[in-house]
Amino acid sequence: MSIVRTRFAPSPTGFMHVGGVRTALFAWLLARQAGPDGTFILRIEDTDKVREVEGSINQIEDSLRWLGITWDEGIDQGGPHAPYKQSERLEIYHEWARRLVAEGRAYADPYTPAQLEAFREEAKAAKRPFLYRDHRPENPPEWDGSQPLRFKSDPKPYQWTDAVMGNLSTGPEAIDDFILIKSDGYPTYNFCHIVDDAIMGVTHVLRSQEFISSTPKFLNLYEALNIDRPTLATLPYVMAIDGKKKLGKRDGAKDILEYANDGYLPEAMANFLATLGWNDGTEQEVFTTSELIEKFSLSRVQKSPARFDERRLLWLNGQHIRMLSINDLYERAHPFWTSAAAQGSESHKKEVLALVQDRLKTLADLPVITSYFFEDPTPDWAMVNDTKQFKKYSRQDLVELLKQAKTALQADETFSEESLQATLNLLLEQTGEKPGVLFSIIRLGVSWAPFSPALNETLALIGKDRVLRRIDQAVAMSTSS
RNA sequence: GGCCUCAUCGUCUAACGGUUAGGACACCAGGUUUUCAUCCUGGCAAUCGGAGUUCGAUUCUCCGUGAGGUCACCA
Repeated sequence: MSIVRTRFAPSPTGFMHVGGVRTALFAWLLARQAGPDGTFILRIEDTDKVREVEGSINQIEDSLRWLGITWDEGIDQGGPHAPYKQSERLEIYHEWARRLVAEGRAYADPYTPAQLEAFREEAKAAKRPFLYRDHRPENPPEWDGSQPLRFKSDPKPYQWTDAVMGNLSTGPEAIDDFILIKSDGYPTYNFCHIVDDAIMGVTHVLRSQEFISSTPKFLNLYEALNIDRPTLATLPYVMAIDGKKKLGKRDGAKDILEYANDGYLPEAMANFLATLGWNDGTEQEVFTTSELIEKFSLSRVQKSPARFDERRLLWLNGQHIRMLSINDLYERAHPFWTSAAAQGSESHKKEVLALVQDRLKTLADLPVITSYFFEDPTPDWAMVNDTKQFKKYSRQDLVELLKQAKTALQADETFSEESLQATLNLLLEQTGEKPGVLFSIIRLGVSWAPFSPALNETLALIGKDRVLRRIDQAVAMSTSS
């Protein structure tokens, strides 16, 4: 297998949202797929000091770690091409820039911002695209670092192959003299990412759609620098579910770590993001992360943008929760228990988890679906009023049923799942009620939860003493609300 | 405005030029002798429009239309 070196190169301008994370995921999958021949690099592109947001780097790292995206070279552990933070590599960019100047392929920009603005206005008024090279100075001043350094481009048509988009082409009008080094001494993305990718031996560059129109400029620069270009792969946007725009922070995109707090599993998120714009050609929908690594391929990535549908994510999360072992589920459930539940014993918590695992869609559902196993709920007869099975029943009828149930349950000596099943069935015959009514009132009277596992299992786990006590409480409270 | 890209159910998507256009989410209806956000069964629902090539276009070509991107001392 050939060497694969991919990188994720975010700008520390805030939290990570799903679009950015997906780009990282695809690049990571590609590297991991190559096994020992694959390397994934985390590089920080902090060349815009104005937009930089304090703490972003930590947040980016936390987000990647949460998803299980590990990097082999990067800002914290270093690597053969350290440093991996662009603000610490300025000397390198200047060296490469000086080389271009010496070769006559870069020059100082003599115009003031106001002059540039005038050129732009002029182009706009004439309904023409703005091209700086239309104003390329005849005799540019010597570059002393106080002025922006521009690339002297060589405009011509290009045709190239993108691993996702296929054959792409543009005319010479797509090429312009862009800025290599800003007047503050920092390089632009357009310049430094190319230098770094070359130095770091990056073989596949994955990035999202907005860069497709600047690709010809990059191709022109690769030629000027005389470096081989890597495989280019353009990923389609992730769009907001209701919008026509790409998902961005301004459009309400959520911090990826919010999903962790909301009880989503990282492997479900990885599954969701991977299948947002990629599929393996079969009808498989649920993938483990190792299956993703094995099956991912750029050639099956979609060309058109996909919408971020949280309902599908929710469904996938439920699927992945069910795939967890009880021990694994137990480990991940820690932050989500109610305080009463947190004090319960490990074995009891695991019994509860075993009972509710199939019904969990997120770990954040844990409190509402399990609290009554750990502490007595407060009876809330309003819930009874809202249950449609009870439409034709008076409060008194229902209280009577609860009393009969208590008598029957009291007589159940073993109180196991099996014996309770028998007890409940017998009670059904004795009362002549429909299961929908009898079991619902018992269930509510004991749990006061909107939903719960099978009744016999639930009662057995709560235990006889507590079940009887709760029925008494339910009856006692029946007149007060 | 120039240039570039994209276009199958509401959503994510499948379909060597030949299929009743398949699957999944969501939704709806039944079922699982309790609720249910689990599970099972079933249902609803799509090839943007027009030409052309072909015996035959979702698929290839062209022209429209629509959507998005880009034209920064942002990435």
